[in-house]
Amino acid sequence: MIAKEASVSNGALFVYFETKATLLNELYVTLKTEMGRAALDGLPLKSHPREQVQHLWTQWLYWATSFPEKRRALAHLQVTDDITAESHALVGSALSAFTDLLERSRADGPMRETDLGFVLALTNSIVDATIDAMIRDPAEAEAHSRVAFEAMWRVLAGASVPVAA
Amino acid sequence: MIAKEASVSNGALFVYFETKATLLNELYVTLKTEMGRAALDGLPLKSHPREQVQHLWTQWLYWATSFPEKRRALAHLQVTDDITAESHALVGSALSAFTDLLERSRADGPMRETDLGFVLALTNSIVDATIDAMIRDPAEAEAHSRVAFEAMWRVLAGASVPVAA
Amino acid sequence: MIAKEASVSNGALFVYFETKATLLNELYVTLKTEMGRAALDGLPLKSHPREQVQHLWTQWLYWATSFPEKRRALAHLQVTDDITAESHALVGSALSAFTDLLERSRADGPMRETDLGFVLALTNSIVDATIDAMIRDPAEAEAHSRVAFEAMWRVLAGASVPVAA
Amino acid sequence: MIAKEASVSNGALFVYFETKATLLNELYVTLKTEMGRAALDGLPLKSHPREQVQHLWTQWLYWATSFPEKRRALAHLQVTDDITAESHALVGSALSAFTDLLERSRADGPMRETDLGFVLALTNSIVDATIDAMIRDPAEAEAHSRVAFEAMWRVLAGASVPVAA
DNA sequence: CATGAATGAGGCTTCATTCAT
DNA sequence: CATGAATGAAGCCTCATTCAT
Repeated sequence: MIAKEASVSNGALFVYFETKATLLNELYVTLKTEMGRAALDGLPLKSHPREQVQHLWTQWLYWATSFPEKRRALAHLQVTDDITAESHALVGSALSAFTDLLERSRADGPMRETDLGFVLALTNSIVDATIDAMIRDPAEAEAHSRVAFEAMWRVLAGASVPVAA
Repeated sequence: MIAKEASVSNGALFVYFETKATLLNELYVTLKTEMGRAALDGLPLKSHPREQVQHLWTQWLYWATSFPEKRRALAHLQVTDDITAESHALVGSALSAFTDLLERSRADGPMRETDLGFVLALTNSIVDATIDAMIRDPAEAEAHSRVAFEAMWRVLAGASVPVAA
Repeated sequence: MIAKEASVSNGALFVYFETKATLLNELYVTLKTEMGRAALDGLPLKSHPREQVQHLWTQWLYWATSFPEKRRALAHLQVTDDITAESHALVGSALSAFTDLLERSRADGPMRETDLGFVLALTNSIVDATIDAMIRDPAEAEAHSRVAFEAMWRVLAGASVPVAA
Repeated sequence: MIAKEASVSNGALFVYFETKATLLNELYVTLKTEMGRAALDGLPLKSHPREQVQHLWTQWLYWATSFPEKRRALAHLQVTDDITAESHALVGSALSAFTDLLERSRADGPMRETDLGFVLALTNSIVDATIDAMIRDPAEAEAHSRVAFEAMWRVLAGASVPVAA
């Protein structure tokens, strides 16, 4: 099916990918990296972390709603056993700018001592859930996005709105 | 494969389930319901919402770590196209105690106006991410669970620890 | 499929028919007999053979176009290996009035010495072909029927229109 | 079963035929065309139509009795729903010499105004019935063939033997 | 490199038949 | 008698992989 969709011979697939699992892994890394690059594009490095995360959030969601099949593919790949630890590591290193920002965002908050990988996983899951909801109910997309961003920020940094002195 | 695992003839499968999709849907509903019941079991109805959610959280995680294959099955089923809207509705109605509690918990918080289904989706995703992390790194399970509960509570109800005057 | 269509349990089928082949044979005999009875109904025994055959022809075609699924069933059963010689014999004896008329019709014609079974097969095949054509092209049904009857009569009895002295 | 009979892997079947129905259709066209070619082989184009049809008749019957399984296959295929209109059309165009001869044969007879497709269907059905009879009762094959040819000719062209003045 | 024929295991499903109730 | 659960063979088809060209 993949070969046909790509308009190449079935044999050609195995010239470039030793195995179906290889293909899947490369696809996973490619997609994740593309998603990360899209999210990080034009990041306002001088701004406050919250604004940077806000930027990231918006771009990320934009990418996901723009390429729903890519999102669906990622959703399937993520639950698969075929994706190796190496692939996950590769993705991680490609997204270091990502984790750096996360690090700075949670620095003074309640998650300051937590394993960063876990913090990433949590925020990631919130993003995914938000995207799902936005796709399922486009009319509420805007509202969901706003509410969920605040929720995520509370996860990362504690109280969402700094209390005035 | 399913038939063999269950030690029945392949034909028997189709006596009980008209279709593979039927089987998958019934499995999904069963598993979700079982999970919900396990989480709700012994809920301290007289206590504060936060304590009830705490209880729920603990039982939920316990169930998930006790039956990792069931968890894995659910993870796969959730991304599938085979699960129908009816199945989702069935699960929803079976878990009304669940949503009731959610309703009370978010009543005075930042999510008080948000679609309850979306709130459920968000908390659900946090639980799932937590469980994944706990399974992946059992040594940190306890710590992850505690941190993630506070995070989830912040999502639901705002600042987790009221700041003293 | 048969059990469901008949709204009985699958088991019930095997109470009445030892085997699928048994059922098929009984169906064949029933259908053929019904068809024969329909064709013979109201036969004008006092008339000329040609008029009797004409009558037969009309009723036969009427039955076939009235019950197209029965016709289709018969068409399939006829090419099957499942129908036994006994079933064929049963049908033959049930349709003796049929063969009697055939006998009288071909008595003075070019087929007077031919095996009657073969004559029956030939006329039968012409009827079948006619019915097929009528079903395929209902607009021409009438015309086809008339032309084909004359053709069949030529097969049986020679020149269709007696030459004047 | 087909794969085994052909001594190829089951998978190979689907390299050459997208579907069982495709295979069946190609088989039908092939068989019908082969049968037609066999019947038309060596047709004495200069002779009287009747002699040409006689030739055709003989060759046709010869082919059918020589390859009884092919005949049986065709008999089954003809009652199937799997054979598409395209396949029928393909066969028709491959057998144009056939219909041409038919056209000339019926030109002055009682069927001169009838739809040629129907004339073909009628003659075809007579041939089929004859072949069946010949196979069922080889001892009478010769006699049946002779008698049936005259019958078919009467269908096509009217009185079989011109009556002397 | 690219192609596509070939393979066989496996997947989903149907169905004829048996048998305990 | 009637039911329907149970069985396993068989049918149609897909797909990952290999390999000769």
